[in-house]
Order: sequence, then structure tokens, then C-alpha cells
Amino acid sequence: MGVNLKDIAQRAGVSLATVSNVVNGYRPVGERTRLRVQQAIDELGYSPNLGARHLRRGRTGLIALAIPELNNPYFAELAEIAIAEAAGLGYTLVMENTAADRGAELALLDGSRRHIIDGLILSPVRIGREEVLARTAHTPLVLIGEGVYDVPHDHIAIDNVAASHAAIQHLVAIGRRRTAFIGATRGGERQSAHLRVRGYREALTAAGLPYRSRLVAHTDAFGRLDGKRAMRDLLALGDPPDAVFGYNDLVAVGALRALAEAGLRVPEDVAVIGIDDIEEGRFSTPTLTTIAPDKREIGRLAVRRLVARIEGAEVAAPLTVQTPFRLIRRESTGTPVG
Amino acid sequence: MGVNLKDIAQRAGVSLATVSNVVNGYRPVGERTRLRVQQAIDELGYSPNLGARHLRRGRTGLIALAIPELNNPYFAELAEIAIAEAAGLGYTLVMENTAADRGAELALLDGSRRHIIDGLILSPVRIGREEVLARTAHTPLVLIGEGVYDVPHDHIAIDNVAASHAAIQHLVAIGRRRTAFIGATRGGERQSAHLRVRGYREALTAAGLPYRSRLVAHTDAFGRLDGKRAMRDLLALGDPPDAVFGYNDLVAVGALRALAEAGLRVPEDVAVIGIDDIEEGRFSTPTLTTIAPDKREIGRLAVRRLVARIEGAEVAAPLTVQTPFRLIRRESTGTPVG
DNA sequence: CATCGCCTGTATAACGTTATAGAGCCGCGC
DNA sequence: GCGCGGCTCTATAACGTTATACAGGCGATG
Repeated sequence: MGVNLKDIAQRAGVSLATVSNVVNGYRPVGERTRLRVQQAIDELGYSPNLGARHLRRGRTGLIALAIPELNNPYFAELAEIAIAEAAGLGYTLVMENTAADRGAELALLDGSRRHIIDGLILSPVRIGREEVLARTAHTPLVLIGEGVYDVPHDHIAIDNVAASHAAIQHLVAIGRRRTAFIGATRGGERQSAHLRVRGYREALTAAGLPYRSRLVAHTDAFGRLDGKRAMRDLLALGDPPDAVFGYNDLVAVGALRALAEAGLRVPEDVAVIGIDDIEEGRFSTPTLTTIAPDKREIGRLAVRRLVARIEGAEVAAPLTVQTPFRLIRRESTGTPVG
Repeated sequence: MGVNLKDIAQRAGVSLATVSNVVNGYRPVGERTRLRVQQAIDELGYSPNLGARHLRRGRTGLIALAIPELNNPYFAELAEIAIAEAAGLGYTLVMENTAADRGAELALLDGSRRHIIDGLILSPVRIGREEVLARTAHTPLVLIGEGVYDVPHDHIAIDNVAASHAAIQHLVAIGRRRTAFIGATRGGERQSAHLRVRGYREALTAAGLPYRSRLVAHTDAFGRLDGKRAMRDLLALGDPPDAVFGYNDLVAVGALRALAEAGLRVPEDVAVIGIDDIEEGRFSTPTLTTIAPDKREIGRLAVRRLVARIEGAEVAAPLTVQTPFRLIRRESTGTPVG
């Protein structure tokens, strides 16, 4: 099909090996021949066949980013950053959608893709420590988000407990005394949902407020619809909450909608706060107060750690990084003071 | 590294070729040997090295979906569908973000990725007919969305003019007489923005309403912020519109926000309609009336056409498909009647 | 009974690249 | 005058797979 090394070699009157050396500088080439080869390359419009290169090198130049839902703007924004970072390092990022499915996560960890991918960035949802430890694939793995700990892999996440503290402290500061949480899950001791509930509980206690399990709404997933339904249920309680802390912005947006349909005012009747700082929250009515993780940092760091491992930094010990976050005050908890 | 064909062949006591035939059924294999080989495969946990396979076959099994912004929920939803469809056909889809950049679109059309990708689905924004015709790469190309016509490639899009008609007719039906359009662009005769403006204009004329160029707001991009700014400008006019038709839902959401900040009621003061039916519009306050394209159909069709071409349907003439759409009435144009 | 064709299975040459071993040439020191 | 090391470049063997050409066995056909 296309132009290959041999064509260039013939055109320039040199050997295959010399052309290869010109292309990727593995060994030095004399100035005159290099120029001749370069000219042939330009004239014929050669670009290396990556498949063949990777067969020979044993690497494909592909890394995968596996996330539970592409539809979630948080992950879409993260993916956009990661794709750019990977491209800058000479890698192509392919997105894998696990759809929060256990089988899909397991298949990625150790599946048939292993030959096609040099490394994997995974945001685990349904698998835990054991599954990660049981993995036999030898390609580097970087974990993002919470859920799996104490495994020999790099791990990047925000401090969920601290983030929840910040959210609750803010609600307490604006005078709320009955704050609900939407987005708890059953089981999963170390899942991020669990950690966020823990932070919620600890912060309430620290503020001298009671923890009421009725105000903790469980959901199957973390989408807008889940938030809306849960909020509706909370409003049906005898004594509904005066504030809601959503597992993420999507859930919080759903809560906003349920409140609007119920004819309640935000933040006067119920204040709402989420986590993720998705763009949608900057344009909703009311705009959404949120805990903003440093998506840029997470995306770039994950890719860079992975590439470092792929390119041979096996020696370094697995790194666990907690990226910073900040509170962004918007209308859903009252007009910012500052 | 991993287990390869040779290992299996030795274990089962057969030749390489036989194992290969068992794996991909290119030629029939006797029942007894097939079983023995299969057993060896299972025992050793063999999975084919895709790089090598693709080098031999001349195909990589990768197709690319190039879209102008991953952040746009419309494209994220489309991508999710396309990824699933590609996986079902044995292909891996890699996402390419052109960021609505001309250079990026050109690079994709004819760039260094050509060896790594079997085919490309492109949503062009900044390039036109000439650039597509000038392309030298020989891999199949499927275009989605509008902007490029009369090129020898499959093309899938909704009928933008008709969609705009439907939107305007709806606004007229609910009694609006001064409808603005947000999201026009300069130049680009056949760009979708241009087509949507044309439909807007034609439908107004058909309804016996005047077309006022002051009510057509131009934007640089099609995001929430663009919609918000444009709406603000429209409201500053001496006689502001009583309805707004957004280039897409994102722009419409931005308009909703500007209206809320201006203290205007939707739909009483200003009705709003968009195109895309993104989930966000089902949860915004008010919920957003929209023209819903059949995303599932577009995503699946694009992938299937591309794969058909890759697998040798060069004979068939390029297909241009217009996928259906429907109007979804929500609060932003008044409570649905039906 | 020889021949033809089918059915299984094998040996082997690609695919396009990179890394290794080595060949030719030149100048320098003993 | 001969060997030795440094510098370029070349020849070639992989990487793991698939497709082609071919070989042997066996029943059916003339």
C-alpha cells in the first residue's frame, strides 16, 4: 500500500538499516547520507508503519482510559485532558467504557486487549483490591478515583473524606442543620461513595450536629435521574432536609430539578452542593455550588505516571497522589460573600 | 512475553498453521485435532498478538471517531453508541478530538495516523469539499454532520433545514412572532449553522413572519457560554425577541441562563428551543424543548458503513443518509398539550 | 486398477520494522 | 609495514501472525 522503508532505501541508495537510523536516531548517520535519506522521505511522503514498528518493539503506543461512563461530563472533561497529554507524549489514548460493569472492568484488567495496549488507566467501580491483585497481565496500571487501595500500582485521587468535610462545613457555615446526602451505595467499604458518606458523617459530628441515617439516600448509579428520584423521596419525609450534599454534580443537578418540581426555593428552602465542578453547574438555574477537583492535574498525572512506567521506571515504588480541590460557591448555597 | 502460536503448536503437537486455523477458522480443521488445540489454548491461556495479526492482515482493527469537542454531551452520547457498535463488530474505536481546529482536521484526514487506523469517521467543522477531495490517504472515510457535500464518501446527517423548519413551526404554533436564532457563523455556505439559519428563515417566511437579521446572533463556538452571551446581547436590543431557537441544546442552555439572570420568565416572556436532545435539557429548569436527532441511528450507521467499506465494499456507491428527527416538547416552550 | 478429487495437515514466505553482528575504510602507533 | 580502534554503513535475523503452495491418505469414479 503505502511507501515503506525499502522504497526510501532504494531511492536514497542506502540500506534499510540506515533509513531506520535516520528516522529514529538509534545510531548516528553521516551528515551527507542523512540529508539524502531525508530528502527521499520528504519526496515520497513516508511515514512509518506503526503496526510493524510496534510488533518489533513490543509496544503499540496505545494506552487505554477506562471510565464507568462516557456520558458523565466529569469523565468527558477528564478524558479530553488525558487525550491531549497522551498525544504530547507520543501515545494514542483509547477510551474504554466499562459502564460501571464488573465484568467489563475485569475483562480490561486482564483481557484480550492486553496485546494491543501498553498500559491502562482505570477508574474502578465494581472491583476491589483482590481483583486487582489477582491480575496476571504485566502491563502498567494506574488507578484513578477511589475504591481500591494497598495495591502495587500508582493511584491518583482526591481526598474524598476531606472534600466531604469541606462541603458540610460550608453548609453548616450558612446555617443548615439538617443536611441530607444523596448517592450512598450498599457495601464497598472503601468505595468513594462510602468515603464521602464518612466525611459527611464526621463533619456533622464535628459541628455538633446529629447524623440521621434517614437523611442518607442510597442510589443505584450516580446520574441526574438518580439524584432526582432520591431528592423526591427525601422531600416525602415528615421533616425534609434544609440542605443536600450530592455524591457528584450530576446527582446534585437531579436534586435541583426535583426541588424545582416540588416548588421549593434553592437555596432559601433547601441548599444544594455537589462535587466535580462540571460546566453544567455553572449554567444551571440556580448555579451549583461544588467541590472542584483539579481535573487537569489528575488527567495529566495519570498519563504521565503510566507512560513513565511503560518506558521503564519499574524501579520506582508505586505512588499514591492526592490531588487538591477547592470549594466554589455559587447560587445553590447562597450568593458568594467574597 | 506472552504465550504465542508456537507454544500452542508444540503443546498440541501440530503445526503453526493448524493452530491459526483453529483460532480464526480460515480453513477447516478435523474435529479431534481442533479439540486438542483448543485444550492447549485454554491451558496456556493464549490470546493472539493483535499487532502481529494486523501487520500480516494489513489492518489494525482500530477505527477513529473524530469530533470537534468531547465535552459536548451530544458528541459524548454519540461516541458511547459508536464505541459499543464498533466493539460488537470486532473493532476498537479511538476518539480523536479535533477541538474544531482546522489543522487537526487536516492532520487526521491525511496524517501519520493513517497506518494505525483502518478507517475514520469525521465530523468536519473547519474544512470543506476541497480539502476532503485533496486527501491522498486510501482508508475509508465516513462523514457525519453537515458541512461537506458532493464528495465520494458515505455521509450521515439529519436534514438541518427541515429540523429548523420544525422548530420554528412549533414556536409559531405557540404564538411567537419575534423568534431569534443563536449560533450563526460567518462564511461556510454549507455548514450546518448556515443550513439551520436557512431553515429558520424559510420557515419564518412560510409563516408570513418577517426575517430580521438583527435577531440572528453570531457566535464563535457552540457552547453554553456562547449562548449566554448572545442571549444577553439580544436582550439589550430595543425590542427583544419573544422566542429563541438555539443552534444546539448547549447554546439554548446558555440562553436559558441569561434569561434567568435577566429575571425573565421562560416560556412566558421568552420561549426557548434547541437541537440535540442532550440529557441536560431534560433536567434543566425549565426543561428544554428540543429537536431530537436519532443519535443511536447516526452512531450505529456511521460505524457500520465504515466497517463495510473496510471489509471490502468498495464497489457500492457512496451513500448519503438523512436520519430522522422529532420534536420533543418540554417546559421551555410551554407544557406539552398531549 | 489407475486416476481424480477431497480432506487434513504441514512447511514456509511474506507483512515492515528494529537491533545485532559484522564489513570496509581510514589514520595512528609500534 | 602491520595490526588496531573508531567511524559508517550493510546484511540479516528476529517479532507473531496469516495465506499460499504443497504433500499424503483415502474413498469414489471411470
